[in-house]
Amino acid sequence: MSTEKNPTRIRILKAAWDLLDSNPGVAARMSDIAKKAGVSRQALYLHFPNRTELFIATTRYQDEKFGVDDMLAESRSAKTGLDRLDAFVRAWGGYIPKIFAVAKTLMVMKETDEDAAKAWTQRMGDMREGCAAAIDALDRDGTLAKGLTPKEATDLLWTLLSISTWEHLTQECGWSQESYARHLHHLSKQILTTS
Amino acid sequence: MSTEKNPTRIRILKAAWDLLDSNPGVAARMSDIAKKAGVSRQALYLHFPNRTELFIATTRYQDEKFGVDDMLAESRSAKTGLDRLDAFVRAWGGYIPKIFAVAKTLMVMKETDEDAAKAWTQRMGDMREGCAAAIDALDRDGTLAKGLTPKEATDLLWTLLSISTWEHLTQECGWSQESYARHLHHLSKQILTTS
DNA sequence: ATGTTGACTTGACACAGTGTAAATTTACAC
DNA sequence: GTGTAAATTTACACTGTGTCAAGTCAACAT
Repeated sequence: MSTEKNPTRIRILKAAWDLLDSNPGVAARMSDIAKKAGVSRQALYLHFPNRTELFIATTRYQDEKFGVDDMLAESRSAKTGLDRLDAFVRAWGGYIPKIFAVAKTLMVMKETDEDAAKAWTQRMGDMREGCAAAIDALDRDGTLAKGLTPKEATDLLWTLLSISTWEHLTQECGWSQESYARHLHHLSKQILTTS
Repeated sequence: MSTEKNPTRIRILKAAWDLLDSNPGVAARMSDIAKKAGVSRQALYLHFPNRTELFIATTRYQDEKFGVDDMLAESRSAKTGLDRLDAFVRAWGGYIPKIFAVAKTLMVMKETDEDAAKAWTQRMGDMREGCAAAIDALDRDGTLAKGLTPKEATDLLWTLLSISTWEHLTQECGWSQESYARHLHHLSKQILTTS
């Protein structure tokens, strides 16, 4: 599960991470990454089969470094559906800015690359499970908004918490992360719960 | 303003439109478009300076064919803020599916292409004005939701009506257009108005 | 000391796809 | 017929990915 301690491989991953972070969405070239990692371009192909897989590995490396699993585990421990929704929105909403640049790269690549699409779909599928679990908890408590089926509510939450939505609000509209978090907290309650 | 009646140019635009529609987001190659238009690849460069400009011209061609302006004019004639919001949400929400494939192409290209980014920003800026106008009308009526400044409300409406949101709900979640329209109508009222 | 192994480098090349350029053809107007 | 505009053909430069073969170099075992 955890990344082996292969120093060169990790230098490459860090270089990719850095480059993507400094220029979100504009997929860096293999030669750029190689230069940044202080290694020949060809060395990249000793560690990763191709460019796409390198970027996919970079997202996995991030998840590992940041400890997504632990982060999301917290929201699972919440008692009531309402608490669980709050915790999940806070956790995921706070995670997006950390991974945005690299995730965005994959998001753009998925349109033209089969493997990138698969990795992306899987990643978003995982996130969706968190949404579904929160909605189920609300449903069990009887605090799910009246006009919505659980599936619809999950879809709405999933959309609300999508990386695109975060990007739109913070990058296009200029909202601060704090402002984004506050509004999403309020919106998710308003839209998805009865209270 | 209107496209000159240059038959070859129009054949090319139609070919691009067709190809993009049949494979959204995956930008067709110049040679594909040329073949579809029944013209040599080089002929494309007689009519458009480059690939990006060809796609930009295609979106303009669509707007012209569909008559966006007329469509949006309708929502401007609404009396109350509430009517105006409804009309705008219905009009734009119904327009997205028509232009989705081509718009998506530009949306993907904007990440790596300066000109595409400019065209996209302008297009979204126009749409934002419609949002702002509806919110202003609500504000004047005193029916704007209490916790929101007009700027925040405009940002939220803009995000709610974004092409990404439409894509997420209809393409990823599998919602029908009708379902999308119904929910967005409801959501926009719930989030942005007092009633 | 010698040989082996693994990781990395160097340099070359095939392949796609965009964009440019020049020479040539086609068709139509007068 | 001549001129002109639009399109074609052919060729090429350029960028970036991915492959390949040969060579270097250090660590390590014997």
